[in-house]
Amino acid sequence: MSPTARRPRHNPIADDGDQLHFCSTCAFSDACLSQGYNKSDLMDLHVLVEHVGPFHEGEHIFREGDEFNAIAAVRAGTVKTYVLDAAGHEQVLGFHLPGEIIGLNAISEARYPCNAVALDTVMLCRFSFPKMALLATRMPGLQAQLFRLLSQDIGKAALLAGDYTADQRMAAFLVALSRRFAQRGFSATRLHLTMTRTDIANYLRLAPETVSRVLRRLQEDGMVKVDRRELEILDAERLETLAMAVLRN
Amino acid sequence: MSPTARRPRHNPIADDGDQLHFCSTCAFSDACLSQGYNKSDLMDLHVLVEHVGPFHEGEHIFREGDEFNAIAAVRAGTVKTYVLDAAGHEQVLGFHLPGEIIGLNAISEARYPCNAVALDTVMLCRFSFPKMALLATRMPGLQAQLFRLLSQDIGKAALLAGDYTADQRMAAFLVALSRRFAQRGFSATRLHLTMTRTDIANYLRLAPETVSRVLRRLQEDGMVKVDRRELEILDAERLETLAMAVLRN
DNA sequence: GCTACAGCTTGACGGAGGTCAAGGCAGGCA
DNA sequence: TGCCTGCCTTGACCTCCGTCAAGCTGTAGC
Repeated sequence: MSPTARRPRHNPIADDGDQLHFCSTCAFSDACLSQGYNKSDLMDLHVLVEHVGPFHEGEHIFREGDEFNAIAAVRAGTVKTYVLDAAGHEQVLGFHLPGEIIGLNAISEARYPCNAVALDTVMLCRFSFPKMALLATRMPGLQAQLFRLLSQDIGKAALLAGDYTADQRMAAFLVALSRRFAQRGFSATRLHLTMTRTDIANYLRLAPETVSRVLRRLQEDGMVKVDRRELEILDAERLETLAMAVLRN
Repeated sequence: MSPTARRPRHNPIADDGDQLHFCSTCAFSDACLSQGYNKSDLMDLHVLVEHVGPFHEGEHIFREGDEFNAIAAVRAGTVKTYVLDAAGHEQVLGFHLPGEIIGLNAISEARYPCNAVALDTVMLCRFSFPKMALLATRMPGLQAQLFRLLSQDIGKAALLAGDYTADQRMAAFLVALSRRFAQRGFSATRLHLTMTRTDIANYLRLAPETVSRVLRRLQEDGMVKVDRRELEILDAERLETLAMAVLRN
C-alpha cells in the first residue's frame, strides 16, 4: 500500500457497555457478530484493522510485485485491478465495490500479482493477513469466512472466460453490477459507472468501440437508458435473459 | 462423490520407528513434513484421508449441485471439471493432473458448482473438509497451505480469459501441460493427451476444427509433432514465446 | 470567450475463427 | 471380414467484432 495514504490507526470500536459497533462494510463483521465470540476476540480482530485512505482517482493502492502483507475491504469508492500484458496493454481483472475484498489472490505468492487503482475517492479497511490468519486459528468462524471468500473468487474469474457475444457480456456486466449495488443498499436500476468505456472494454475483452455500439443497441431496444456515465436499467427482465448465458442463473 | 467408488479407508501411514511415510502426491504432505509437527498431528491429518477409486473413464466424481464435504487430490489419472450452459453445451473449466486439488471452488456455497469426470483411470485422496478445517486451527502450516492453494486457483482461471489468438491459447495450453507433467516427474516433451480435441476446444473456447487446424499449423512450423493423442514438443522455446502473452512469465 | 484534450461515438473495412458439410481413420464387435 | 461409431481432419463460406479513421462532446485551463 502506498505509505503516503496511510493514516494513523484508529480504533473502529466504540464500546458503550455491552454493545460493540463495527464499521458496517467490513465483510468480517457478520461472521463474527453472529458467532457469539467473546469481546476479547472481537477486540483482537478489530485491533488489526486499519482504516486507510482516502485514495484519490488514479492513485494506486498496490502494484504488481509489491510485497503482500494485507488484504483490504473497500469501504467507499471503486477499485480497479488490472495487469499489463507484454505489449503494455491493460487487462482489467475486476472492479471492486464497497464491501468487497481485494488482495486475496496475493496470498499464494506473497506478492500482489496485479495492480489496484482507485477510480474515484476510495476508503479501505486494511487487515494484516498474518495477524488475521493467526487469529483465525482461535476463531473457526473467521477461518471459515476466509475460506469462503477465497473460494468465491475462484468462480468469479471464470465468468468472463466463456465465448459469449458482446451483447451477452455487456448485459452480464450490467446485471452483476446492479445486483452488487443493490446488495449494498444502492439503487439497482440507476447506476453510476465510475469506470471509462475503455475500462469496461478491457474488462469484457472487447474494443471500446464495441462497448459504445452495444450500449447504443441496448438503448435502442429499450433495455437501458444511457447518458454518459449514468445508466438506467429499464427492462431488467430482458437484460437478465441476455445475461443468463454468462451468469448461469 | 459416487458411493459406488468408495473403498474402505486404509491408513496411508507406515510407521517404522521415527520415520513417517505419506502418499507422495498428497499436496499437503510437504506443508506438514517441513513444519516439524508432532506425530500425533500428522496422524490426525492422515486419518482424515480416504483413498478412493479407481474411477473409470467417463465416471463422475461429483456433479454440479452435489453437497460439498470433501476436497480431493488427484493421485493418478486426469480429472476434467466442466459446467453445462443453458443450451447444454459443455464448458470445460480445467484438467486436473496427479498432485492437483479438486473441489476448492465448492467451499463458499457448500455445493459443488461444477461437474468432475474421469478422463482415464483415476485414483484420489479424499479429505473431509470440515475435519481438515478443524485440524487447521491446530496446525497453522496446514491452514497456510490451504490459503495458498485457494489463492492460487483464483489466478488460474484468469489465464484463459484474455482475448488471445487460437495459436497463443494452444501454445499456452501445451506449455502449461508440459510444465505440470515435468513438475510431477513425467516427461516434459512427450505428452499423452488424455482429453479429446473437443475437450481441448471447450477448454480454450475454440471450435474443435480450430484446434485441429492450429495443431497442424504448429506441426508444419516444426514446433510440435502430433500423432493422434501423442504429442511431442520439438521446439519448446518458440512454443513458450507464443505462450508468453497468455502465461505472463 | 477560445483552445486543448480526453473520452466517447459513428462509419467503413478486413480478418480470425465459427459454422456447415463431407470425408478419413482407427478400434470394437458380430 | 465388414460394418458401425466416435473422433479427427479438411475445405468453403460467412459473421462478428477488431481496427482504422474521423468527428463529436463535455470539461479544464486561461
